[in-house]
Amino acid sequence: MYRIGELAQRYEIKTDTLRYYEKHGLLAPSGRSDSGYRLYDEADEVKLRFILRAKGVGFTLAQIQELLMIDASRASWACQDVKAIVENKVVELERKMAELKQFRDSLQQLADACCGGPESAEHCSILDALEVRS
Amino acid sequence: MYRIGELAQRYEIKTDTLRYYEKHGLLAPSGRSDSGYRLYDEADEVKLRFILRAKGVGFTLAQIQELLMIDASRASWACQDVKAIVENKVVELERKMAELKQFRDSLQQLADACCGGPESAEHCSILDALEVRS
DNA sequence: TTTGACCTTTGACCAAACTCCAAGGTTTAT
DNA sequence: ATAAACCTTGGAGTTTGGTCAAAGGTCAAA
Ligand SMILES: [Zn+2]
Ligand SMILES: [Zn+2]
Ligand SMILES: [Zn+2]
Ligand SMILES: [Zn+2]
Repeated sequence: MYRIGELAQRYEIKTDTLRYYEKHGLLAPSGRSDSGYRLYDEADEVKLRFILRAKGVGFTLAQIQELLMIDASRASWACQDVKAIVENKVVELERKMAELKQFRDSLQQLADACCGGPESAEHCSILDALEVRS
Repeated sequence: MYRIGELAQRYEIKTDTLRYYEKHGLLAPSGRSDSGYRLYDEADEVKLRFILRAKGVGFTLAQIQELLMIDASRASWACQDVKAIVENKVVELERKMAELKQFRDSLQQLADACCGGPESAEHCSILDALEVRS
């Protein structure tokens, strides 16, 4: 059984982060010492790794909670359910990427049209373009 | 001279948003009525369009403020300066896009490996992958 | 026994960009 | 004259994922 500081140190996170996860229902220590210290066991550590890996691939904490619930009672879920969550997340990421690409393309066009020279910006095509009537 | 509600309605934003822009130094109405109502003129409207267009291509309000300052005193800036801001933003967007792409690829791999069938998730490769030792 | 490192709790604070609320004043139409 | 629709202000709440501080309890070593 590890105390909060040890677990935090091994995973390079803050103790506050572990308390935050507990408060928000993601990871509660399986015990407490006589004096009230949190005590985490191996299973808690596995769960923490799950959380950190899921975070690493872009899931939000809310989505991770959903995955944890499924993982905790695997037998009552189907592969379909799990795959659907992941595929929804893929779609979400692709929407976001498309949006960013559009931003980038717009800006690239603006930049391409600007001479970029050292003279006065009074004729700058970028500023002009932003002022165009909508 | 338009009152806040009219301007908001014409640009499909909330009056609160205009007050927010004012409070944060982006757009102050050029006058007030005797009773204290905000009054916006044509120049204010041009500035609002600038803000909304810049927001539309992905600038944050802080960046828009910078552009507005430059626009307000174009003569004392060079095309270089303006172009640099836009190009920095392009780089920023590309970094973000690369990050999202990595998330998506990781998730796509997970999804591809999962059978997605209607049977129990006890053997689900997605859940397994998330639990793998770090 | 007295540091020092560790732990506890509660509660405040951060970014970003709004959004909503309450309590009241103004304008316009009927 | 009065209701409806508008406006004012200040302040709080939203979302996400933490981070920090204060005031105090616990534990091991010297
Ligand atoms: Zn130029
Ligand atoms: Zn230019
Ligand atoms: Zn399966
Ligand atoms: Zn599966």
